[in-house]
Amino acid sequence: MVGIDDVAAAAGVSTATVSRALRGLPRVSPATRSKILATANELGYVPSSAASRLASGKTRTVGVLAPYVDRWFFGKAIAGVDHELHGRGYNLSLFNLGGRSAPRERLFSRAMVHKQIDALLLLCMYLHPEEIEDLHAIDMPLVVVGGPVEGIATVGIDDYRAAKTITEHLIHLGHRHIALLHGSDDLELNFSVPKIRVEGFHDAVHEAGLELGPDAVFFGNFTVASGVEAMRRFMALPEPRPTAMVCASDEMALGVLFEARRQGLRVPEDFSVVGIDGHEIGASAGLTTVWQDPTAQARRGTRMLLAELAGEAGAVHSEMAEQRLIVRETTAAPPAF
Amino acid sequence: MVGIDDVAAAAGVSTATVSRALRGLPRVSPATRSKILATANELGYVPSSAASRLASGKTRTVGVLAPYVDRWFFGKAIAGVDHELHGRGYNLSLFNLGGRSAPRERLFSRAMVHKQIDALLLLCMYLHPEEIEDLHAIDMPLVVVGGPVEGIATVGIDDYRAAKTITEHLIHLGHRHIALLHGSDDLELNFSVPKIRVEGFHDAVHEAGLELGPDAVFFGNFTVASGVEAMRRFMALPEPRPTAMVCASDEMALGVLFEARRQGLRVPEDFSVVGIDGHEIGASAGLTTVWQDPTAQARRGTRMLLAELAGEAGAVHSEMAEQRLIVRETTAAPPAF
DNA sequence: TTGAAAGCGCTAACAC
DNA sequence: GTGTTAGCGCTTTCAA
Repeated sequence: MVGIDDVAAAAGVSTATVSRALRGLPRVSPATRSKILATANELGYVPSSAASRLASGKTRTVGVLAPYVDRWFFGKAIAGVDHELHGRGYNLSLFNLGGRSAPRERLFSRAMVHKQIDALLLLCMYLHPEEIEDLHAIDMPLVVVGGPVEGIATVGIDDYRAAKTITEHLIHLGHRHIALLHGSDDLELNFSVPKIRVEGFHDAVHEAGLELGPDAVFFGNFTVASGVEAMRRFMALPEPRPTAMVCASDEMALGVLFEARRQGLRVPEDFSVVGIDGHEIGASAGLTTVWQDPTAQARRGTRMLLAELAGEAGAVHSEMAEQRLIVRETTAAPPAF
Repeated sequence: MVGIDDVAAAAGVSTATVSRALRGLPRVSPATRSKILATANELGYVPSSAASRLASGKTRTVGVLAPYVDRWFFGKAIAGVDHELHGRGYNLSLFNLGGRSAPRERLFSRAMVHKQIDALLLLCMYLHPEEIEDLHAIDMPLVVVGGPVEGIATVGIDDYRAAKTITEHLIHLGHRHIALLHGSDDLELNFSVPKIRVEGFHDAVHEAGLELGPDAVFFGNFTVASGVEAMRRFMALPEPRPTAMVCASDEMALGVLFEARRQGLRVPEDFSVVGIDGHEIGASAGLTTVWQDPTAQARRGTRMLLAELAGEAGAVHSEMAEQRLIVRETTAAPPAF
């Protein structure tokens, strides 16, 4: 295995010079630099990351903690992180918490995360109070993407406004009796996001002077299947039923849409459905939604982390992400309107 | 920062003994071991991975190369790798190739992959001939999940049989004029998978003594949107049109399904659609498909890698994964039947 | 069963 | 602009 001193010897310089030259540091003459580059290339030299980590104390790796990797928001976000990292020579170390909060270890203080990464990007998830404590204790740049965590810099949309916007869209269309399908609190995927979205929904309804029957609230777990399930329960309701449903995610909305049509409801003529997210499949299915871009959010968060690592103190800070109402084909005025 | 010799000093033993004790190696008396464990814990000792990597030459990290991370198959697979890795103390280093083949560097020989990982898991993707060469050159356990790569151990379904099975299902229902939507070859996502699936389709059609008009073949890029697009082109065909369509992925099939219904076709009464994959959204939409489990495939591949690293020579080998026809609600006999 | 000591292959002062 | 040198914090012979 060719090491740095092989290169040094071959180029007739010292290892220190090789190190500087290869890392693009100043204080190397152009001539020596190009010579070193050439011989390094010729010898097929690849620096040992282990050695440079040990010597420099930097890992050039950022950790990504996610509750799921095979769900829309998280997949999109991870793609964004990766995009920013690679190309700048940083590595991405992925830690999947597996969603369920109970059996997971206290990762933040464990060897896995600790000492293996220079910075940490957390994807929106439920956190135990003691985990949040651990989080505050780790001494490295840290940002969360997707939802607010107490006292930690966050990049994400305004969930309250998203829910309110989409609900108001329905109200403007003339709906007076609107159902809600939200992510259950006891499901550990999220934390405050579901709750905040529910508040936006409630406020929109109340500000319009409408009432919300307790039979109009359904629970799901953000999956399509849970949307289907919720719609089955909805159809079991005695008439007159709500004429529209607000879903806390596009995936659930899709399930609702499928099941509604399966049961013979015409959407949007008989029944309107909306989601939140901007899922591609929702787009193709014609789902009205509030769009957001998890990839862009993750890229923003990653760039903050990198800037902080580059010495730019205060680079990491909370920032609101873009969102947009997209009206498509699953919303219309209610039937009797 | 507490290091190994702090622990050694506190426990009254040598660093060598601490090292052995903490890694569970033999030749440490139970008494010393438990004492060391206790003091290490007490001191909050966390070994420096950089140092142990350098000293041992092992990174305890496996690399995952994927063309996309935000697509169904890949997200599921990455989740599977993660599941096997963490808990055994291994890390997962993710490399996203970004799908497009042209502008990507020759990663395999680059510093990123090289010397940073102990083993490599490749997710089904298109590879340039020279990349395959690089692959053969790297000296570490290697497995690909999702599709055959020349001369490399692979875990995945029999794509030929999947396509043939799903096509025969349609033929048995009475369809005589079947369209195909397959992943384009010039789209760099895949490599042989699209082609193999096409062959299975063709063979099923020909063995049934049916013909395949050239107007019956559509191209997509595995996305839902491309399914929608293909269906628009299909509807522009003069009648009589094919009575069913085989799609090379569930996502495309979903797009086809949405657009078919949008255009007023009744599915399955007027038109049948099938996919391949077992996507959850397809399940909720009632899509007939050939199911596969990317997570299980990735777990299998990861376990092989780990076994090989544990010294079990020959642990890495090609293996066929499970698949199953799932008939749901998008297939029926053709209209005039 | 345990300890001493020599690296692993770089980086970072500091001197020249 | 370049070289010398002392670590970085472990693992791993080899002795004891």
